[in-house]
Amino acid sequence: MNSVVNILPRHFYTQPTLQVARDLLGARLVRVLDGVRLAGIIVEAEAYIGEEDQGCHARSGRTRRNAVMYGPPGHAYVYFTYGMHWMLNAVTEREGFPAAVLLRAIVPIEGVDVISARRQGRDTLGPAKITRALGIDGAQNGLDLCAQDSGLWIEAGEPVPDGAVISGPRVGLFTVPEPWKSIPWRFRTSPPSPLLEGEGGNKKMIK
DNA sequence: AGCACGATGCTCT
DNA sequence: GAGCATCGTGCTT
Repeated sequence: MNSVVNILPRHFYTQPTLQVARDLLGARLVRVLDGVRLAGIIVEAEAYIGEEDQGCHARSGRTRRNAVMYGPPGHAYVYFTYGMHWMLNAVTEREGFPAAVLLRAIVPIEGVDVISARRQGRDTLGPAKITRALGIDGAQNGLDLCAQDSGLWIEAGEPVPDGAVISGPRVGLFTVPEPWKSIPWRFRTSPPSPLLEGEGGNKKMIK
């Protein structure tokens, strides 16, 4: 099995951000760390779309922090928040239009021992938990997710049927005005998803 | 099982 | 100087 052919291509990320966010469910986030391949199935993601979106970092226009979102699609937008957490996004849509998908949760499937150790046995359901588990920080900001040499990319996985997708409001937008605060741009796989079978027998795969 | 809160530092006004 | 696209702990039901 040649992993190269499975890397999601640039044109995947040029699609509307909502479609990218939804279709990233079931895809495989891959990180090569110290020569070891770590991977997890994406089970939760959120869309942030343009300067109009008052929940999006681009709501006040381009700044040094959010510049990558204005760049070409298929790149990693990694930013720091809450004094200690790194967040990983995939930039979407055309160059010049600021939009991205925040990756919020994965279920580990490769390098599970390493991931578990990096998480001290805790789960990987949460945006900062992903970056901690996979060794992602500001050094990866701007990386090309369509290139293999970046050590960070996303591969096609088992598609998740519509019946297994739940949508709802994005998380943590406390001071964001409506309709942005409640607009259902968060997507996750529903707990009974066949994707999650056989993974350690955990009772609760989604918080 | 569900809050409440402290940690901790970068970014932008 | 305020505000974070959060997490883990600890305390309360």
